[in-house]
Amino acid sequence: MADEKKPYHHGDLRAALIHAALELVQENGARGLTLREAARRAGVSHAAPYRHFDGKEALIAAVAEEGFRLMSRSMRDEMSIAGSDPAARFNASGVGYLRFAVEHPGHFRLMFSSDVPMDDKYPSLAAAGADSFGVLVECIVNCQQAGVMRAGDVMEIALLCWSQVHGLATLYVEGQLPGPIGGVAGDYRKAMAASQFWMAGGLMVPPRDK
Amino acid sequence: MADEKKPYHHGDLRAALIHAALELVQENGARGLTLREAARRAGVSHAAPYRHFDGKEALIAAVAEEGFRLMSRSMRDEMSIAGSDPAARFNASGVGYLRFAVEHPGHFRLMFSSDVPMDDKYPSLAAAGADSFGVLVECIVNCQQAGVMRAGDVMEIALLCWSQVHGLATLYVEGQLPGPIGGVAGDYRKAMAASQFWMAGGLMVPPRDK
DNA sequence: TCAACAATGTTGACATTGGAAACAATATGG
DNA sequence: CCATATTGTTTCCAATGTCAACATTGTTGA
Repeated sequence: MADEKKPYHHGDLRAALIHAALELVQENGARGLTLREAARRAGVSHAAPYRHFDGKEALIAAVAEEGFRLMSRSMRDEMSIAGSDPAARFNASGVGYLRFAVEHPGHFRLMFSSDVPMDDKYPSLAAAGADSFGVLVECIVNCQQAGVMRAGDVMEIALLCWSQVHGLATLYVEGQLPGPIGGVAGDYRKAMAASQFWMAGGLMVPPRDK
Repeated sequence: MADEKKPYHHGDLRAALIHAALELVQENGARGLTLREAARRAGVSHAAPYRHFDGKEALIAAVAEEGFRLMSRSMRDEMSIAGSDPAARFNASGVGYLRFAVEHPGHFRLMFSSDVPMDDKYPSLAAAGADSFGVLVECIVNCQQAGVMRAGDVMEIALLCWSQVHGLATLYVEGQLPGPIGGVAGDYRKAMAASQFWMAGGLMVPPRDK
């Protein structure tokens, strides 16, 4: 029963549009995101968004950028909790990634939905993405310097780790946890631990030294 | 200088539409795929596609399904070349995955663009996807039975391997080979070898037994 | 053979969308 | 208190997905 008046000016339309965009993505996937529907939900006319975003692409870019910032924060938060041990922090960055995906599925789905423009047209988006990737790189470098991770090209290792965790996160968000995975994946911390255990130990059985 | 007549019936419009769809995806990404433009390129009117597909979603599903079949074939081809050694075949499946991505970037991009409907509405698409995944699962089971891969939940291992290779493949297709990765990634067989080496050996340095 | 009939294409319409232009209401600073 | 920039609104347009009605062609059985 608050004010039912509609002031001509919205107040914070930009944030409202991002919020609406996220709702739409969660409801109907990336395809469900529509400028006009977002405007409708924000209670403004269909052309109002153009005062805050250059177009649909720009709105998507803004949402994705916010997503990357949240993700970086989530990763760093878990790392803080983990303390100062490099290996523990490395693991925690993965946990943060998964936690972000679970807690912000709308962001996550949009961020990696081929609609997000990774042009040079959105440098702040690119920067936010690079920062997220940088958190992982930082963890890896620290592990290598501490001697707990084998040497090797940092970018290559980072890519493989990212893929690893991203695969898990996608499973969570899409909710397709096939059979046996569902069990361990019920708790993403456990899943991350299993994944890390696997990464740590290696997949193949070492050839038996005669 | 062949026949320039336009027979009322196209001959194989279905295939022509899929071909056009792939062109559009390669040119302008998944967003560039338009039913009307595909029809235009196939030389038919804008509503003709509806005689072969229930709608845009169905066309996308058909392209994706074809993609999964090609991917499965590519994986199995490499496995055949690799011979009968389980570990070699496991590695070859990854090479086949990468080769498919490199040789069919349009298919690859569409297959994993959030536009492909993974509903129950397209059972043959789901089956094709499951078959691709099954090739990997088969490789893993064989490795485990041969004792060259550690025991563990097959689906979980398969997911992690898939993520691994998929991350590499995405890099190839998107062409964003950042810095040092570009070197090794120029040849996807080498990249795959590096990845497998990493998977085999494990990432972390084992704790030194005092 | 040839007249139904099924397959395949075409035309024309409609609602929705992204976008641009012109106009209206509000805030804000001199 | 008024000039001006912000922010929204209305109105328009082209492109798209989709549907219904109609046209053309291939096929098939009496």
